Amino acid sequence: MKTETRKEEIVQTAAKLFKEKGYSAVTMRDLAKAMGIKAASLYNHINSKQDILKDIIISLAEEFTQGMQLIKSSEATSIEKLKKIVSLHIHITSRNPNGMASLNNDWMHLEEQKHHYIQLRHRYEDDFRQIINEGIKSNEIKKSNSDVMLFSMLSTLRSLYLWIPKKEDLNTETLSQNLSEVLIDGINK
Amino acid sequence: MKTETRKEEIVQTAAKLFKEKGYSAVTMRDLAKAMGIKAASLYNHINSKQDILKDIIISLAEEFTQGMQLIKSSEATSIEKLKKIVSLHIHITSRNPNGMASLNNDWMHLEEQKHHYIQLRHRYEDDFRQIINEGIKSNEIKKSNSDVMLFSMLSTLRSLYLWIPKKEDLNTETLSQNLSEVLIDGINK
DNA sequence: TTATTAAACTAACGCTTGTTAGTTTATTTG
DNA sequence: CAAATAAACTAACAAGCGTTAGTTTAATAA
Repeated sequence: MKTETRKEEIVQTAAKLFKEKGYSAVTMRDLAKAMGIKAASLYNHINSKQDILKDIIISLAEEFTQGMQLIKSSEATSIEKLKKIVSLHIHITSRNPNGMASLNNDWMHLEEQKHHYIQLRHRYEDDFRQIINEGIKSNEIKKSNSDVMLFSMLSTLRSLYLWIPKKEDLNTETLSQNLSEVLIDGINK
Repeated sequence: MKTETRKEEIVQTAAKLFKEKGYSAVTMRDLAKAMGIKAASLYNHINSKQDILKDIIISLAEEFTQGMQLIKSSEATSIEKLKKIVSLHIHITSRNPNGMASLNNDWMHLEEQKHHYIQLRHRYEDDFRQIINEGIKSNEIKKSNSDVMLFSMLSTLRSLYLWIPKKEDLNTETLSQNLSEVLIDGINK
């Protein structure tokens, strides 16, 4: 029986290298060296370089989709839903920041799954936007440009993969509260 | 006498391709095809692929450095300085969004200039942080986590290159006001 | 007209890429 | 012990990479 853990080691190591230099700049020989083996040996565990990227990205994309479904269908005010989105990003990212780098920066190198990924991302953004618009309708959120709000929140949440690993001893609950406060209430006194 | 404009066409075309696929995934043959010539012909105008990347990134990095110096030395409140930083990012990015993609995503593929770039970026972040901290001291800005504030603002500003080209008919002054409002006052009513 | 020059071309180079085939080694299972 | 299996290895491949050398073409300057 194949030990699935060796493959996962390879995928995790690949994610780390992809974060540092991007998918295209990482060679199978780089990856092999990082694993302490020869490049050809990698193929006892994985099908192709492409397949590694797919493994990294698609599972994360589906985690976000699933999380968003739960938030959408929850009984909560719009502001509470936004806080849950912040928390979702922080929890997924802190578990796998390297993979999040690929999700953000290397999705265009997907092949068969690229269309699927783009679809999931668009649906996610649409759900996010709708929550903001509902908040505007219900007078919870300012009636200014909702596209700017969506853009600003998403940009920040998508950059978490760069920031979370630098603050190792940071409690994710505290971060979630701090970040929600800044994103929702601003910085002005 | 060499016409400098042909080289600039190549650099601009390269920036566009680098934005779409990243520096490493763009070959000189891709770039040549986009210019309607053969790969070897590119070398009548440029020294190397590396050199194109350097041209794109370093000039932009120095624009930011220069802009930050002006803001630092200006007579303005901390909040006003932050608004000027927002405006700086929007103006530089709207002039050259493709180049900003390389600045954000391909800087690690610089060679001799990588250290210089990293230095400029650190100084920029330090100046940014100091403006926030001064605002906290002078009671203009909330006394919550200033690292979170810096991270959130910078993440949003660094993502502008993805967003500005999608909103072509957008007035940069209006955008600057809207974005400053969201970043500084939040979205909460 | 002749000389100069900008900007394209063809052909090729040495190197690196992802990947395959076939083999060896060491551990686990019947 | 024998058989099976996981996981490494060596060697090699065809294709693609950035880049160079030398040449041709067409427009401009003397």
